[in-house]
Amino acid sequence: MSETASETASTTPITTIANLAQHEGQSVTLQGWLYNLRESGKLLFPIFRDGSGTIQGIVPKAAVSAEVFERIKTLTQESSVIVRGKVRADKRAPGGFELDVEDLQVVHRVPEDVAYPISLKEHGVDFLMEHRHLWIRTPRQSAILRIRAEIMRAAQEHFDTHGFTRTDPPILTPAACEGTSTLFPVDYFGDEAYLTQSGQLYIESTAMALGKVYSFGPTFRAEKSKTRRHLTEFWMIEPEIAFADLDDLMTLAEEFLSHIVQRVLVNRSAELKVIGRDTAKLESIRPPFPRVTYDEAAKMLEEAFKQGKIEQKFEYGNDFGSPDETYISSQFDRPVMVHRYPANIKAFYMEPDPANAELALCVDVLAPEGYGEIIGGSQRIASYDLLKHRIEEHGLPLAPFQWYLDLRRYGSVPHAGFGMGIERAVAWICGLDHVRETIPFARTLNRIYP
RNA sequence: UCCUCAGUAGCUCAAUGGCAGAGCAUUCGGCUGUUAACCGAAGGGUUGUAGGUUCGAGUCCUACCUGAGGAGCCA
Repeated sequence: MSETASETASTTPITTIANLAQHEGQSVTLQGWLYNLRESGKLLFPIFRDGSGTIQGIVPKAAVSAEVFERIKTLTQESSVIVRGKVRADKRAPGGFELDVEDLQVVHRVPEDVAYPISLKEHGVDFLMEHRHLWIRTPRQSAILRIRAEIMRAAQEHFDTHGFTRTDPPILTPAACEGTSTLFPVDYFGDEAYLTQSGQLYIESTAMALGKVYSFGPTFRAEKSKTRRHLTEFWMIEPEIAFADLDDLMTLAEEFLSHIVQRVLVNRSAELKVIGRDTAKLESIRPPFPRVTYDEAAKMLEEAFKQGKIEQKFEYGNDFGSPDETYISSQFDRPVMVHRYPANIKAFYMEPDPANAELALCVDVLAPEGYGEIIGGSQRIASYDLLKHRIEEHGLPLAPFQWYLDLRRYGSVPHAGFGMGIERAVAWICGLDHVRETIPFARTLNRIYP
């Protein structure tokens, strides 16, 4: 390379908007898109985004060639560009820096007749979901997706550093895991198969092989739920531990959730700021979490109803409804662990409480601020005879569960595990009012496009 | 499955049963510090669909379609 050519290259390193602070006073090259363009006479203010952030450029007419000025002046929203400019600290800039534009190449110019549909003004939910593939370009949606990634990373990190081995169960399964949820059927070479609704039964077997395991992947529920808390396809992370009881599980859950929240606070503070999250409410998420029994929670609800704080009377023995969960969680500043529900409203595989066989050794973790259940878990039945009895009691066929029963036939041990729905955790940590914004492409009852 | 609400310009929304409008977006013009910039102008409509009531329906009635969020169920 000749000296003059290399000089140009070395003085304009390609960098990202997030790293501009390291290049103050320097000319740099950015690769990105035009987020917005304002102009004031012979001054242009193009705002660029590159996935790492946004920065406002400034282009006085006298500073660049007439050709470049015209090129920028006629730029359209979301056109892709390569821009060279000098980084300058400026108190007026939201990010602290501005870019004195020196040159700009258009990679692809969005034509006027197909103008970018998502303007910077307000839009409705339906329109935005119809354009989800473009909506994710906005600062707010990008920030949420980065926090989601951090939550997933921190969740795996917690298990990886505590002796767990990731073992992912199959997504195609021959039969219902729990016999409760509605499953998506799939044609499996002429046989009927289903998309998994939980990998739990499978990781109980990998836990018997590897001791402490977790799975992390998508799960599917064909229920016709139309609420802000439901997706038909969602991601779940599930630990399962051999030689563990319900107390071990609750300790794991509070340490796990606290680790995730603290990681997000440290590593994604900029994104939390972008979405306007009140971080004070996250700072307090540290062990120990309050633990209340189902009975205690039921008494809280009874009292709340008497005082007119909830509309619906709670019937002892039923599962908590959404308003009940909201009320219970509103009484605490961190997630609350409700344990020992009546066995007959819970899944067939849950171990009965030795102190009261009517109760199951299970726990639901209810997130604060009305976000409801984000974790559900239990100690699993260790006895072969009891498990077989429960399968029959629930009217389930024995044949598909032979392998599951084998785990109690060959060296059965007390074991426990839980599942956390990633999207609900993201919605809570981000303070969102709907889970559809927590995943790149939400699958809901009425939407499978884009 | 049930309950409630909504559907008018590309988008967000107005319009007492009486001429279908505004802001944004797009195009054109103006402005040297704008922060969803601002100012001026232009183009842009089978008011979700099908019926009905009425002199007259975006508006009232019936059915349907689509979407939303709540119940149930769940993470």
